This record gives sequence, C-alpha cells and structure tokens, in this order.
Amino acid sequence: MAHELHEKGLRLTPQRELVLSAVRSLGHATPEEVAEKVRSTHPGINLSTVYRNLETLENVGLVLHTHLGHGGATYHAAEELTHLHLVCSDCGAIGDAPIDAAANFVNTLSDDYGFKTDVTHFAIYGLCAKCAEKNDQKKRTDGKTK
Amino acid sequence: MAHELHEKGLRLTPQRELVLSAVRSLGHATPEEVAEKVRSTHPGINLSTVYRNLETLENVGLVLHTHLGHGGATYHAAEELTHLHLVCSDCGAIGDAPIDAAANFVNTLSDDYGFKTDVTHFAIYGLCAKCAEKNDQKKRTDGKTK
DNA sequence: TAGGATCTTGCAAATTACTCGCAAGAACAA
DNA sequence: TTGTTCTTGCGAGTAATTTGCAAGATCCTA
Ligand SMILES: [Mn+2]
Ligand SMILES: [Mn+2]
Ligand SMILES: [Zn+2]
Ligand SMILES: [Zn+2]
Repeated sequence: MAHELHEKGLRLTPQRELVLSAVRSLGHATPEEVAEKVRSTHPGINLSTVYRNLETLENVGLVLHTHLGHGGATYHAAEELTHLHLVCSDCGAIGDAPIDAAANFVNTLSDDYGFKTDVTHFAIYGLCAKCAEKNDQKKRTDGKTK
Repeated sequence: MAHELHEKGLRLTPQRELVLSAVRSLGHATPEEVAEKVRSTHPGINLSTVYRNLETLENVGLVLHTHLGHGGATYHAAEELTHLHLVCSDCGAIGDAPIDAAANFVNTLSDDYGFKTDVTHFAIYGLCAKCAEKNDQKKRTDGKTK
C-alpha cells in the first residue's frame, strides 16, 4: 500500500496510471482527448480502456466529470476542481471564476430548499463579456437602421 | 400573417404545429417524448421530423432546450422557462426554484466578470433535501460503527 | 386559382459517442 | 511460483442524433 491507486484498492496498470496523469495534465478533457494524450506514451491503448478507467477513477474519487457544452462530459482531476466554468453560448470560450462567487447562491438554495448544490458539475452558461458587448452594439445599430 | 408560425417566417405544417403544442403541453420533454405525444394525433410522424422541427422552433425562439441530466437535452416552451431546475444527483428528482433565487449570483458574475448568465440552460445539480438528510444519517451511523 | 419555386417530410443509411462480451494477458496475495 | 481476480484489447452492439434524397406540401405570384 504505497501508490495512490493501491490506496484506493485499485490495481496499478500502466494504462490506469497514464489515464490519471493525462487527466491531471490536461486540466479538462474529453475521453477522446485523454486517449490521445495517453497514446503519446502508450500508442496501443484502447478507447474502451480509457472510458473504463475514467469511470473507475471517478468511482474512487480521483477524477470527476463536468458538463461544459451541449454534449458529452469532460474530466478533471478531483483535487483541481476549484473553480466555476463560465461557458459562452456565442463563442464557446470557457472562463473561470472562483467557487466563492456562488457561495451566497449555494447558501440560499440550502436555506430555502434544503438543496445542497454542487456548482461545478454543470457549467454556468451565458455570454462572455466580449460577446455580450458585441451583441449590444449590434442591437444598437439595428435599432438605428430600422 | 396571422398564425404565430407565419409570424416567425415558417411554413405551417401539421407536424410543426403538433411538435410545438406537444412541447407546450409537456412542460419539459425529450425529443423522444415529444414524438410520442405527437403520435397520439399524427401516428406517422418521423423522429427526424421531430428533431428538425425542434431545432427550427428553437432558432426562431419559440422553444428552448435545457440540460437536466448527464446526457441529452430536454425542450421547453420559450415562454414557460421561468424557473431553475434543481436536479438531485442521488435520486434524480427534479425540483424547481424561482429564477430570482439566482438573481444575486447573476449580478455578481455580471459585475465582476461581465458575464451574462443564463441560469436555466443547465440544471443546478446537487442533493435534494431528502437525499441530503439520508446521507447525513448514514455518515453518522458509519461513524459510530467504525 | 393554377404553376412553379421553395420548403418540409418520410425513409433509409450514416455518424457519433459510448457500452458490452469475451478470451488472452497482467497484477497481486499467498 | 501459482491460482485467483482484475484488466485489457478487440470486435460487435447500442442509443441518440444527423444527413441525403426523392416525393409531397405549402405558399407566392401572376
Ligand atoms: Mn445546450
Ligand atoms: Mn454528469
Ligand atoms: Zn463569447
Ligand atoms: Zn434526491
């Protein structure tokens, strides 16, 4: 019992270690991106092995998934999920904000509804500053033109 | 130019009208559920017609989609999206809360990051009151047992 | 109000993103 | 070592959604 995977009761395989370190080095990544990263060291790895290891690692709490877009999930190292994701519906940019920005909101939901929010599982969706400004300008121009 | 679909520049077909009214009557529904509803009146409708019309109706602002779970999207009538969705990670229950509950949060993100949040596109994810309590009890029991 | 341009539908096939069954190949405890 | 149990690669299987296309419907226009 020395390696962190052993501590979680998992066998230590090269594939599993590589998947974990790929997730850690990528920040957030889709299974496909994790596979691609792993292949740079271990070309033979199968996609289903990646999927299975992501699930296993999530079960023991070493990685987590979040939803940043309309489809699929992206994976994070568990210890690194310390920010909100602000996803722009217009340009797709992914910004960060500290979790504290949601502290009051989380407390409100807890106090009023007994609901214990995990603010990181889904992204916060909307318009980034740049796109919001762009849209405002267009609206003003359209107004004059009409 | 009388019918609301004409006002949006769309042709009025029975399928399109039925998809729209199915979305309106269902509250929130997956494409599959919309199709099933439409089939009660128009058995022959094809699933791809439902998908295409949901997209078209969303483009002109009559319907919207949100993400309530890990996969797929669910559709709403645009005028009816007036609440947050509180989705329980444990039991899957979908609760509602008024959008106002997020007003401060939305303002914070706007003031500090210039980010204009759409709080309804993704669900708010976490533990419902029931499951949160259940988990607490289990933790206390486990503590004594160990 | 017929005729034609344009849009929409149904149907079948294609795609995408996963998931599963299985036999061979590790990993680990004894 | 050796046997048990877990993990991997591989191929096939699903589920959800998308696309190409030809036939059919809607709407505009003369
Ligand atoms: Mn979406
Ligand atoms: Mn999820
Ligand atoms: Zn943007
Ligand atoms: Zn629950």
